[in-house]
Amino acid sequence: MPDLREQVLAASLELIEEQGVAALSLREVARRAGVSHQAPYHHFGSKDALVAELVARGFTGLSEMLEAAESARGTPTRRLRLAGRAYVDFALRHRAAFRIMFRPELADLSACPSADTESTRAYSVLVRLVEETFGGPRVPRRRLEAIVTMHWSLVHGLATLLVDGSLGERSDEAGSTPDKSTEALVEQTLDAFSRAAASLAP
Amino acid sequence: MPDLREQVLAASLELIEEQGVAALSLREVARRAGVSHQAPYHHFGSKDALVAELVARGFTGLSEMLEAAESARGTPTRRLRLAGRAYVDFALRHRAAFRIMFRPELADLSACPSADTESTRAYSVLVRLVEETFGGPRVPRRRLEAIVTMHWSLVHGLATLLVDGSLGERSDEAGSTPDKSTEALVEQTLDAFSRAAASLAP
DNA sequence: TGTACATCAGTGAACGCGCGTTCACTGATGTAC
DNA sequence: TGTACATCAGTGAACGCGCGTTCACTGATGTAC
Repeated sequence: MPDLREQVLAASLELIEEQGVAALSLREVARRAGVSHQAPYHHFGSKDALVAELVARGFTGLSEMLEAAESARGTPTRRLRLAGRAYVDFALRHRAAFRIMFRPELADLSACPSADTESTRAYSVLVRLVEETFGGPRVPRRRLEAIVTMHWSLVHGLATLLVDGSLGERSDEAGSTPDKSTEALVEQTLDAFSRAAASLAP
Repeated sequence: MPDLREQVLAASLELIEEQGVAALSLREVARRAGVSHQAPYHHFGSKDALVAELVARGFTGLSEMLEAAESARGTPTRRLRLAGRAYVDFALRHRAAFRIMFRPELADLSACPSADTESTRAYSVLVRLVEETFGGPRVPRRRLEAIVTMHWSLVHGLATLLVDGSLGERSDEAGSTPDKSTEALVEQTLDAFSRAAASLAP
């Protein structure tokens, strides 16, 4: 049984995807990995430690997608738009991770410093892109903060509503590509927002 | 013990607020109401039925706040802005309800039709306000849909990030008023968004 | 006004279940000499 | 090359716990006659 650690992590995400966060249990995860229920303890000291690792890895993945958008070619406006799209895509492609990443009450993350640093890393991309797009010598810090929060709220809300199935159809297949109509709604919503936000440029 | 039904509902919200959705249990709720753990079953057939009632009441409360904003004085733009503020206020003042309202995997709501009708009622307010503000003879339906989704995503994202403690400080007191800096951040973010969205008017 | 009866809202015991975690053990693998 | 030993990653049994739900019962309240 090589790589039981990875198998346990993968099985955890599958389980969350299929049955929700509440259904995540070390015993079920061990069962899915075909291993005794004690075996995962050789890789994770506790259930909290497992969740913390999933959260940290989630933020690493999100950061990477955002940084890829940041370093794409094009104007700051275009790259900010790409980053927004990346945020929503991350949520749709990694539903399970997204579901646990913003739920501090779910597990004690204090033993996992990388969860903190990786979420800061993701947030920093957004801050840099907003500063690049909307910043300037006469733009007060408070205004930039509001614009950052506006962008984060928009993509986070869109992602959350999609993942929770409140908007459009819910795609239950793990890792599946969003369907055509979801795709179109996301694209049109980000279009409208991108055009609207452009009016705030200095 | 008059009104045990109401006491059980109130205790459920308190419990969710203090310890999160996962901690909600009929037994603990009965304990808090000072009653045997079987007593709640005379008012709710199952745990799912209790959650469904909380969700339905939550959407009723949200609908009322949104309708109040809709029928306020002022331009459509102003009333849409008030409705957005009402959405975020609802989430901050009724954190527990907000936490369970958009989680279909949490309980089977199919036995509670009012959960459905009340959430549609809330959504309809948003649709009407967006049509009033951004609609027109030459505005295609798809564009309006995107603008509706944009507004919903913005306020839902802002509310979610605040309630989950990702933005600013988390206020743990049940039903407490948001603190000053949260208040300011919300106001400035909605300002920026409202101004940005205005550029989409026909 | 009295009586028989149904209903309602509670109590307390009991059920079976899955969970996180601990413990003692095992066999394979690596390493010091 | 062989041997003794430590470490690692598993197994399987067991613990105590809180949970949702069911059952049999109880006493108060309302109601038909």
